[in-house]
Amino acid sequence: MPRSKEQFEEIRKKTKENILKAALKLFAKKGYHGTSINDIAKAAKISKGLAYNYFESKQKIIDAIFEEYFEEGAQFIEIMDSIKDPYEKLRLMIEFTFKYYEENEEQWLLYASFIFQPEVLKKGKKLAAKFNQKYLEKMEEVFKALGFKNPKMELRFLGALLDGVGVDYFFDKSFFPLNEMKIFLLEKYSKEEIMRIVNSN
Amino acid sequence: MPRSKEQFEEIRKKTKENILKAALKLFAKKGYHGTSINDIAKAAKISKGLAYNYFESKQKIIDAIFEEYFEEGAQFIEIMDSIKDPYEKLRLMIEFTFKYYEENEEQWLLYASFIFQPEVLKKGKKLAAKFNQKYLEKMEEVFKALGFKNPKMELRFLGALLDGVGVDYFFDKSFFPLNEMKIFLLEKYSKEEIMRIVNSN
Amino acid sequence: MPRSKEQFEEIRKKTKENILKAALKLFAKKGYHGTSINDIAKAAKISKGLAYNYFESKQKIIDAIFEEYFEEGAQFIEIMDSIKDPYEKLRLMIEFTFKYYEENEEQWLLYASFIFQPEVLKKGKKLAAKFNQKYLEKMEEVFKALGFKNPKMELRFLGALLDGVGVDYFFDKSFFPLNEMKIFLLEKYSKEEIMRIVNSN
Amino acid sequence: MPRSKEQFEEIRKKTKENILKAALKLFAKKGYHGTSINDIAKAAKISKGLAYNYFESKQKIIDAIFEEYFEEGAQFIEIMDSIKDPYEKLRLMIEFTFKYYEENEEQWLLYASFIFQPEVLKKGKKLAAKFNQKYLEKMEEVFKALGFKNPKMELRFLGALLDGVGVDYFFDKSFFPLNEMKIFLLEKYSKEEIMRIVNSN
DNA sequence: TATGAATGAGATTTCATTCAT
DNA sequence: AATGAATGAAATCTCATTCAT
Repeated sequence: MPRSKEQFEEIRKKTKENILKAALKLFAKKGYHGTSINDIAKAAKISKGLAYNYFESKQKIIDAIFEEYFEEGAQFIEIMDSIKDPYEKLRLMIEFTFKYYEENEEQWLLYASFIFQPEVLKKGKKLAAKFNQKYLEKMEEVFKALGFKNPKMELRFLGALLDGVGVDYFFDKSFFPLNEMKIFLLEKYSKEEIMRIVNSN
Repeated sequence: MPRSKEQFEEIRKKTKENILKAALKLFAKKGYHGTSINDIAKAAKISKGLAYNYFESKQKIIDAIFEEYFEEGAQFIEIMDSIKDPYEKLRLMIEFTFKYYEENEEQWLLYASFIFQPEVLKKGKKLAAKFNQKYLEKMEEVFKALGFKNPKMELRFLGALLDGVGVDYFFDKSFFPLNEMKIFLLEKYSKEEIMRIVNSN
Repeated sequence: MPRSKEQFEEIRKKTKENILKAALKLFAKKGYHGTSINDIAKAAKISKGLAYNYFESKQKIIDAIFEEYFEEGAQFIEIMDSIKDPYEKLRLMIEFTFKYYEENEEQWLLYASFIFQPEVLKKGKKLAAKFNQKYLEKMEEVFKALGFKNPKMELRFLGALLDGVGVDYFFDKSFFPLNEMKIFLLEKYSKEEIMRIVNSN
Repeated sequence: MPRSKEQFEEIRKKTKENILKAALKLFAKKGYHGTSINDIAKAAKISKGLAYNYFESKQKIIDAIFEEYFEEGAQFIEIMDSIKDPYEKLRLMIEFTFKYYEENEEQWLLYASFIFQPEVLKKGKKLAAKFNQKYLEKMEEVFKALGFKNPKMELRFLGALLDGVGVDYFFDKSFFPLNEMKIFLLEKYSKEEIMRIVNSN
C-alpha cells in the first residue's frame, strides 16, 4: 500500500528544507561556485540524484534560498506596517537589524557576497532592488513624521550605517562590539535625542 | 639586435599589469569561479599559455590583485600619517573613501564580494584584517584628539557608516545620492559641528 | 469482496496494454533512449514503480512491442496462406502494405528507426530477419506461379518498392501521394498487366 | 616559438575530421544516444576534453555529420545539372545511388535511422526535406523529357524503389543481391526499354 | 616569449532501477 | 497492486593546467 498524499508531501517538505539548510550553510562558507551538488548532498545526507528530484538545478537551489530571504523581508515590512508610532518604528528598524545579524549569520553572509555579483544571481538582485525600494519609501514617511529637516538623507544615513555595521561585524565578529554598538545607536536614535536634534534646527 | 634587459622587464611589467587589469574587470563582474583563465587571456589579448608564464595559477592572479589593493591602503595610511591636524585627518578619511568609491568601482566590488567568503580567499582576508586593525588603531588616536567622549564607538560608527555607503551605493549606483551624501557627511563631521558636539557634553 | 482471479487478470492485461501503447507512442516520437520510464509511466497514468511490476526493465517493454509487431506479421502470413490465387495474393501484398502504412504509423516508424541500429535491438533484428526470410520464400513461390521470367528479382523489386514507399511516405506524409501511388501500383500489378508482361517475354 | 597559423589550422582540420569519422562509425552502429562522448573520444584516441574543444556539444557533432552529408548531396545535384541527356541523367541517378550504398554504408545507416526520429534531429530533417524537394523537382523535369505519361508518379516510383533497395540491402547485406539488382534496374530503365514503354502508350 | 592544442579531474545532470510503505 | 522517494552509475560538459612547437 502506498503512502498517502499527505505522507508524501510531508516527506518532500522535510527533505526540501533539509537540502536548503545544507546548501545555505555551504554557500555561505564556500560560495556558490565553490560548493558542488555533491557537497550539498553529502551535507544533507542524501544522494546527488535525490537533490535533483527536488531542485532541477543548482541555480534553483540558490533561487529558493533567496526567495525565502525576501519572504522574511516581506514579513518584516508587515510588522513595521502594524506599528504606528514613528519613534517605535525607528527603534524597531534598529533592533530588528541587530537581531537579524545575531540570528541569521549565514543568510546575511550569502546575501552580502552575492549582491555584488549581479551576473551570478540576476533574479536575486532584482528581488533585492524591489524590496529595498519599497522599504526605503516606507521608512522615508517615518523620517518625515519624526520631523527631520532632511528626512531622505537622514534615512540614507541610518540605512548605510546599519548595513555597514553588518559588514564590519561579519568581517570579524570577535573584534566588533556588536552589542555596544546597538546600545550606542539606540541612544543616538532615542526619542529624547531625536526631539533634541529636530528642535535645535 | 636583442632587446636590453630593461626593455624586457618593461614588457613583462606591462603584460603583467595588463593581465591584472583584465582579471580585475572580469572577477568583479562574474566572480572568481565564474571567470576562466581563458576569459582573462582573451580580455588581455594574450594566449592562455602566456598567462601562466606570468602567474603560476589563477589563485596567484587574484592574490596579486589583493596585494595591490592593500598596497594602496598602505599608501593611504602613509598619507594620513603625514597630516597632523585631526580635523583635517577626519575630513581626509571621508573624502578619500568617497573618492575611492568613485574611481575604483571594480576593486571595491571584488573586495566586497570576496571578503565574505573567507574560504575562497584566506590570504586576502588576513591581509584585510591586518590592515583594518592598524587603520582603526591610528584613527582611534585621531578621534581621541578630537575630544569625543566615546572615541572608540564614534570611530566604529563612522567606519560602519562609510562602509555602508559603499554597499548602498554599489548596490544601485543610479539610485544612491553619493555626492549629496558626501556633502551631508562633511557637514556632519565639520570642525564646527564636532566642536559643538564635543563641547555640549 | 475480493476480486476474482479473472478480474485481476483482466486488469493486468489492460494495464499492460496501456503501458505498451504509451511506450510505443513515445518511442516512435522521441526514440528509445530519448524516452524515460518516467515519461512512459506518466503517459500511461501510472507510477514508475507499477511499470516495473509489469515489465522487469525498459528493454523488456520494447521487446514486447516488437513481439507484438511480428505476431501481426505472422497473422498476415497466415492470411496469405489461406488464399490460393496468386494474382489475389499479389494484390493483397500491395493492399496490406498500404493499409499498414495508413493505420500503424507509430509501429512502422519505430520499426524503421530501430532496424538500422542492430546493437540497440539485437532480438528485434533477429525476429525481423526470420520473418523476412519466410515471407520472401513464400512470395517467391507466388511470383513463380505468376510466370515471371526472373521471379526472385521481380519479388525483390516489388519488396524494395513497397519498403521505399513507406520510407518516402513517412518522411513527409503531407508531401507524398500515398493513395495515388497505391492506385498506380495496383494498376501496374493488375492481372491484365502481369499477363501482358509475362506473355511478351 | 609557437606554431604558425597554418600549422594550427592543419591540426584543427585533421583532429576535427578524426572526431567526425569516429563519431560517424559509432553513431551508425550504436545510435546517437547509445554512443557517449567518451566512446567517441576513445575511438578517436583523444581526451574527452579535446572533443569539446572542437565541438561544443554532442549535438553539434551529429549536426556536422549531417551537414557533410547534404554537402555531398548538393555536389551530386551539381553533377546532374552538368549533364544534358535525360537518359544519361536517369542512368546516373540509379548508378550513383548504388555507388553510394556500396561506399557510404555508415552515412546511409545513420541517415536512415535518424530520419524517422525528427525530435532527435530537427535540423537534419529540415535539411533533408529541402534537399529532397529540390531533387524531386529537378528529376521531374527529366522524367517529363523522357516522355513518361505520368512523370510525377513514375519518378516517385523510382525514388521509392531506390530508397527501398537501400533499406533491404542494409537490412541484411549478405542476403540482398545488390549488384544483380543494379543490373536489373539499369535494364528496366535503359534507353531502349523506356522508349518502348513510352511509345506503347 | 608565445601559442593554442591537449589532458584529466571534477562538476552538473539524467535516469533505470530499487525500496519502504 | 500501487506510489513516488531514493539510489548510484554513467552521461554531458567545464576548465585549470601542461605540453609540444
